[in-house]
Amino acid sequence: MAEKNKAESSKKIRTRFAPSPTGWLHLGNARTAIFNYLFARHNGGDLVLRIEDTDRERSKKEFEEAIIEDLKWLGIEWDEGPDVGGPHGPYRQRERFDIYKKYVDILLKKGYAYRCFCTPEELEAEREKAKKEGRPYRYSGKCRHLTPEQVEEYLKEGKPYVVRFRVPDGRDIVFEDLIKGEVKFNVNDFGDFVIVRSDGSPVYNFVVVIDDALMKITHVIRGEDHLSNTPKQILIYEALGFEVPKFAHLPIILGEDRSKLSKRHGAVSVRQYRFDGYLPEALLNFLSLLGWYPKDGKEILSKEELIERFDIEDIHNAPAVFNKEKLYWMNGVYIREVLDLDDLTNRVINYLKQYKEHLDKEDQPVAELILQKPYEYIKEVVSKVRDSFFTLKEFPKRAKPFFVDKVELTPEAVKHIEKITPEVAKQIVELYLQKVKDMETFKGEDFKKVAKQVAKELKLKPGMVFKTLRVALTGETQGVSLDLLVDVIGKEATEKRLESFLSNLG
RNA sequence: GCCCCCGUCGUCUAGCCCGGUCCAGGACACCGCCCUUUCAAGGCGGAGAUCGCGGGUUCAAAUCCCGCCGGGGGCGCCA
Repeated sequence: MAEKNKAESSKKIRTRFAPSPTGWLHLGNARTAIFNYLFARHNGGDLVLRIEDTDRERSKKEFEEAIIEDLKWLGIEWDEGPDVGGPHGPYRQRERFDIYKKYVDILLKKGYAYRCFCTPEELEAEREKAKKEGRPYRYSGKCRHLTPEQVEEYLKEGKPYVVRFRVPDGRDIVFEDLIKGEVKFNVNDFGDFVIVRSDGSPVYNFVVVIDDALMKITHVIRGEDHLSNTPKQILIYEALGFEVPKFAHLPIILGEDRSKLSKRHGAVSVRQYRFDGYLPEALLNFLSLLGWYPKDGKEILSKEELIERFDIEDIHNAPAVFNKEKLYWMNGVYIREVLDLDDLTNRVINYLKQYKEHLDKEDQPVAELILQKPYEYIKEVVSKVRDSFFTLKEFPKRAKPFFVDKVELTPEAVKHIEKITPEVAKQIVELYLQKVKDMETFKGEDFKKVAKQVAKELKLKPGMVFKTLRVALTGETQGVSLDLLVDVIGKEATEKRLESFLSNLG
């Protein structure tokens, strides 16, 4: 026994993430992938990526590629998979059909499975009947006891059939879930289930076992929606003499209305968050904290820190509501505190290049102008405004005055001018312009000084002067500190903007 | 309907296994004040959870036991 324990504990930990390529990577699946990754890395184990494309109808190659790209973008690395290969491949289920067939034959031969010739209509009738009688539906087992001769005959007739697993009667299946604790099912709750469809393709519940066993997966970490599949799978493991892995079922992610997070709740794909200007580090960090919490309570964690702290035992077992507000905040933390300036600048530039079409309409021309500027200039602007944007997508909005010389007034700005009257606005701006022109140099630190002088000479409130200058310089009534702005755009551009404001005033 | 899982501030959660230090701690959001040329950021402070409910056990329960209620997931020739 002691020896066995030793052997077990020294066995390399292997986890897997097995998405089906039927859509973009969903946030819930991304989190599952993250937990598999963190668990494997924390324990010095391997992560396997496997594509579950047995659903011919819905699986698409382009989704497989998109999922792989999004996983990489998030920073998840796997040791074996369809793109990198490995000793237990192939890693696409459609390429493994021969393997599955072999195991179906074994089950058939040993009597753990049998051919079922019931038609969909017959099954439908069974289902209806069960419903009417108010009992849960289970396959009747009609074809369980077909004689070999009958089977032979049906086969000869070319009658279509499925293969069903012969579920033993009345047994309790008990297993220790790493998150849920002891979970018990009785096999009577489900009937003989299908493992091969009538078109010859194997079904998920079956192939997942074959693959996990052959790929030497030691820990199956997946969504809680798979919990009730587990007993069926354990039956197959046992029938085939495979070692049963450890299971960990993650609580699902809920939308704001406390139902399973789905398209109805808005953006639910990793890709969508990329489009919206989220940083992979922030998304990874945030998703990790959905249902798991580090012992030291530190929330802003790099990938390395997550790996170091991750412990599957600490996963909270209640479902978690996806709180986009907090993700948004966290993305802001990464933008203003975590990333270094060059890194951030490059991300802004790349985002603008790659996802221009996802910007708001009015920001697109701004993005063009930004991209025309030299790197150093953009970097300087980023350093000035990084405190005020939360997603890369918002950068053009915040940085617009640094790039757009042609100032257009917003409705609020127009309102402000009307309120103080155009005459007063003209007075302020003219005097300010005059003073700037008289100066040899005009730097950010001078901005305030001059504005105060203008206020004093005109006997106006400083606030009014500042606001008016803001309107003249940016067309807006709020935004970056003006001293930072003029410092970056320089004396000449400042004068030009003031002049054009005046000429527009008429 | 049946099976399974879950239930601490609006949300994410700490604490629960090993009852007392918890009239329950942190984070987001919210409110107020400060900083300030505005917005934001930042600093400080505040409000917000009778620990789903009801019974036990105990000197003592968020923590242990039972029942109930509520929420969610699964019951396919989808994964």
